Parts: sequence; structure tokens; C-alpha cells
Amino acid sequence: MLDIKTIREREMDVRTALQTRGSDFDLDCILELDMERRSLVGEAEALKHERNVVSKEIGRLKKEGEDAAEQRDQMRAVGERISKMDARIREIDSTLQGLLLEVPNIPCAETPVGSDESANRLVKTRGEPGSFSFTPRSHVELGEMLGILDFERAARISGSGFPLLKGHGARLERILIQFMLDIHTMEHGYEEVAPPYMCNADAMTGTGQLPKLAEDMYYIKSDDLYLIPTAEVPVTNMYREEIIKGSLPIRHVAYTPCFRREAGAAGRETRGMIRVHQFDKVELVKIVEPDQSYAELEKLLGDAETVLQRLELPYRVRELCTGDLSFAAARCYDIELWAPGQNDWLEVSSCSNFEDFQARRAGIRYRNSSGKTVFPHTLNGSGVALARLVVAILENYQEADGSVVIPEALRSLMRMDKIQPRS
RNA sequence: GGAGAGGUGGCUGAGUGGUUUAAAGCGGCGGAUUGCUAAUCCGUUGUACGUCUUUUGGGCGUACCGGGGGUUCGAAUCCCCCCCUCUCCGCCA
Repeated sequence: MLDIKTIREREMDVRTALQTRGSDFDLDCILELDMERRSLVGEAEALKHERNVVSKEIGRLKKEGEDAAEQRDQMRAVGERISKMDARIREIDSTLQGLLLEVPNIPCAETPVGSDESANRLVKTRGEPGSFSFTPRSHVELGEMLGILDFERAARISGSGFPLLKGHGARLERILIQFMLDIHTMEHGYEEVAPPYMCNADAMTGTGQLPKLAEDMYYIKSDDLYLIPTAEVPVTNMYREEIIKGSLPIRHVAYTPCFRREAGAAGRETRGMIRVHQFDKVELVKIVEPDQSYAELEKLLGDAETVLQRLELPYRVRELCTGDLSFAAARCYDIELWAPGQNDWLEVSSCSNFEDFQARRAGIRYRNSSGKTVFPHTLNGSGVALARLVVAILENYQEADGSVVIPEALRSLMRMDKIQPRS
């Protein structure tokens, strides 16, 4: 959420930001309501002041046994005016709040300007896509040959778009979770968190999933809870409506399943594990001092990259342009793994700096060195998403007979070197 | 799910309609005293919005005692709804 003062005082900057994002949001409505609100608030508060003074006077008169009927009648009239004005102010507040929650964040100055994906900036490419003496298979085919993926049975249980891993596939997924958690906790200084997988509407609003993305989430009506689309939601909201004690930065890593309805995605990448309604993810979340946030974003990106380097997987990093940036982000890097079976790059991480956008929505504050309570900056990024990581491992490490070599870094944890096709 | 007890500032904890502008204590910060520490004494203390003055900043006002409504000239206090915590019972991996 943007500060109403920012919108008021830097109107042109905000308008430009909305334009580069391709948003047609109408700021005029907000500005007009804000002006009406401030004038009403001033008027109502003057009346309240009068009422407070006279009420005290009434108390004094009654104590001295004098008559205060006249003052009381006057204040009754004043009270009626006040409650009418307060009702209008409440109405404006609620409309204004609703509108403010729909204004996207302002991209940072370095974010490349562009209307869509084609304007994203290639930051780096690491690792060599392997060359194959055979036509590389898709993970769907490999999964079947190895007996580790079973989409047919998953559909029987839950419908299309759900993963079912078996045997060495299930084991690989579990080992990867541990592998990544260990790197981030023991080498990168993150504290591990195991959060709830369901969140209330306030939490979803705090990080920016609500109100815009309601249709993308699973909602449990009987309990008014949402299944989390990412651990970002519960972990960031640990500090909602709180003035954080102790020093920043806070760094958390959390493994959770993620649930996404992927509404409107039917027909796209429906086969396999690339776009599913449920996937596992190891997520990194940081809460930092504002002047550190961009340095912390680079470190966050590096922390996620470490995982892919250890696994010796080819990847690239792209910086999203203004038009491709997610609602709450000011700057964002996507990490994409090469998947030879798809002949395409797969997004496995988005590392974003939200500046104070989420902190303001969620009411997360801290005391800076001069003792003032201010909004910290929040960041997060996957470190990394599992379903697609498994896809990339299977497809990059496959051999001609359909067997898959276990990446060196995982062999001791997996207690095997290679997954063999079922005979 | 049932019954009961609670929710007041950073913390403990008073306060059942107007001397409360939320007592007191602890903690924090600043100062005094002091070989050092401790103790003692004095001062100070939160958040948001509005407004004025804008030199850091400050002045004035309003609201905030779990959240939201209501009664009243006036609500931490009375009424209604909701949320959360604790204890006991039930159920349960």
C-alpha cells in the first residue's frame, strides 16, 4: 500500500509509475476523497473539542448544584452533527482504504521500463545447457519410466493438476527440502520457520494477495481461511501489527506446500509438474532497514542461486520490467532453470524487494537507531520452488536409457547415485 | 464442542459515569550525586490522524484501555455483537 501522503504530494510520480506498469487505476477518485475527508475531519474535531470542553463544564455545574440544561441541549445538537459527520468520514475511510489497497507499488528507479515480458532484462546466464546424443525426454515420460511420478492416480484422487510422487521421486523431493533448508540455515544465516498453511484474510491482505488475487486462492468457507499460495504470507505476517523489538535484519526460511488455483490457466502446461495446484517450496523472507534493502535483495538472489550452483544446473536470471512486475514488488529478479525436455526455461524463484509496501499494509514497524517507529522493507524469494526443480533435475541429468543420475551434492543424502528405470 | 475466568501503556497492576489529562510500581531515556559499581534523588516516557509553525524540531487539536456498534451533555467504566488467551471437561493424531 502506498502512503496517502505520497499520493497527495508526489502525484505525478505515482501517475507515471501506474502508467509504466500498464495500470489504468484512477487516482482522481482517491485524491478527491482524501480532500473531502481532511476537511470533514478538521470540522468534526473542532466540534469534538467544543463538546469535551462544555461536557466538563456540565460536570462542574452539576457538582455545584447549578442548572446545566441549556448546555446539555446545545451539546446534544452538537453530538448529532458530530455523529453525522463521523458516519460520512467512516464511509469515506472505508472506500478510500479499499481503493488504496488496489494501487500497485511504485517500481524502483532501476527497474527497466516496458509493457511485457519481452522488455525483461537478462542479468546473467550460469552453467552450460548439456548436449545430448539423444532426444531428451520430458519429465513426464521419465517419471513414468522410473516409476516415480503418477499423474493418473493423482487425478483419480484430486483431479487434474496435482502431483503424486512415489519411491525415489518422493525421496528426492524430501531430500531436496532438507538440502536447501540446511544451506540457508547453516550457511546463509536464516532462521527456520514452520508456519501455518492456512491464513486469514488480514494476513492475505497484508502481503498483497487480497483483494486482487482472491480468485487464485483456495478458500475454506466454513472457517474463513485461505490455503497459502506461498510461505511469504504466513512468514511475513508473523510480524503484522507489531513494532518489532530487537535488531534488523530478520531472515527466515520456511518450507511449506503452496496451493494455487491457477484460475484461467487451463490448457497451459497442463501436463506434468510445471504448473500444478499444489507444490512444495522453500521460501526466504527478510525484514530489513530501508537503506539496506537493495543490498539485501542482491544477497537474497545469491542465496537462491547457491542452491542451483550446488546442484550444477544451468540457469539464468532476468530482471522483470515495470509491466511484468507483480503487484506488490518494487524490483524483482526471476531465476529460471533450463529444462531440456521442455526446451524452455522454468521459473523457480522470484526474488523481490517490496520496500515498505507490505510493511505499511501489514502494520509491521520497528524502531530505528534514533528511536523513531518506521516501516521496514520486506523482501522474499524462493530458495527454490520444488516441483520445477525436480523437473529440471530429471531432465538435465537423464541418460539415453531413461535413468537419471543424482546430482553429486545430493548423493550422500539420497544414499544413491542414480535412479534406474523399472524393468 | 461444553463450562468458567480473563484481555488496561514496553511490563506488572489500580480504576464500576465527570478532580483520570489512565494512579502506582518496574523498565527505558536524560540529568544530579558519586574513586568504580550499586544505591539514592530529580525530570521524562506510546501510536495514528488533522492542523499550524517549519532549522533539528516543536505547538495545538482529535482519537486510541482486545475489535466493532450503541446509550449519554460526557464511557476504560453501562448495553449488544465478535475475536483472542487461560483453566477444567469432552473428542482426538
